[in-house]
Amino acid sequence: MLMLSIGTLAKRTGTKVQTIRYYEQIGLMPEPGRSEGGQRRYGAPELDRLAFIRHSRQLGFSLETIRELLDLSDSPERSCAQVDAVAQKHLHEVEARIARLEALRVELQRMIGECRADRVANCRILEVLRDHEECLSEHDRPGS
Amino acid sequence: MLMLSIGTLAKRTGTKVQTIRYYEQIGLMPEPGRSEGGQRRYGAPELDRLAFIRHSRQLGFSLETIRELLDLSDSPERSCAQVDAVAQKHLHEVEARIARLEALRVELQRMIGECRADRVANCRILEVLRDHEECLSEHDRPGS
DNA sequence: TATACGACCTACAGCAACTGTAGATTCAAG
DNA sequence: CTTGAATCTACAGTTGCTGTAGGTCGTATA
Repeated sequence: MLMLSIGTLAKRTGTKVQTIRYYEQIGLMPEPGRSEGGQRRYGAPELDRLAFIRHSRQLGFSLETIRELLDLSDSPERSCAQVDAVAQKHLHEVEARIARLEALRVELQRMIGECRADRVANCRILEVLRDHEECLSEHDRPGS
Repeated sequence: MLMLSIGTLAKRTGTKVQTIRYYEQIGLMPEPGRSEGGQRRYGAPELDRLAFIRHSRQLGFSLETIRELLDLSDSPERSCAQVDAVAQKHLHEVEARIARLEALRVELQRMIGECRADRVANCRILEVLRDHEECLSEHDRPGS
């Protein structure tokens, strides 16, 4: 049966070694078996689990949400409505983030487009930044 | 002349009190004068500076970038090309973020749209998360 | 078989940009 | 003068890692 060192597991999943240890520390990955000398040794289930985690991260799910998803996938008899709800919620968050960033983009473009000055003293960009009233839209924090 | 307590300044700028102290700690806001009893007292220049900072934050600039911008705005004779470049760079970053999130949104929608199962055991969403090959697009980390 | 060197180990600090807490002091209104 | 809200300092916690220091292990080669 296959037994991987942490470095090999890292390479296979595109993860950093420290990140794997971090996932173990927060209980997202199980404590693996060890070699004689005390080094971590992983099998296929751990490989799958880590792949799941990494892929979910790439899709923007938080570690907490991934924990939920992993729990859900451990009870195959359950309705998948909950999984659906989690994914839907995340989609809505992504859409909200896009909307905020779009508003931001528009504001930045306007600000930049207006500046025809050459000296800092007359720079429209700095004026806009100084004075919120110059903004057409109310923007809240981008929140990433 | 106007003299504001930290709480009043906070209210005027939509900032939390602790955030103002934090900005002082990292040198983004100057050390203000103090009352007899040692409480911070702010005048108009500090109000302006904080408003600039907050507004820039709302537009998504990092504190480091805001520091730059504040330095630039202190030398009014200088060319505003640098200010322009900073803003342009930020705009490009925002655009890149939007693009990444858009790709994410598409992938999430596809994943959700495909799931017609009722049991977790057959849930397409979980299958997609398990297997990267199911993804149409290569996505890198959303990076917010 | 000895040894070198990369991979691994633990433990902890640091990043961004705040936010929250505890316990003590000060300010302002009544 | 009292009371209660606001302020003070100092520090811990958030998210999701990443990097470092100082030591140990594993294995390929001579």
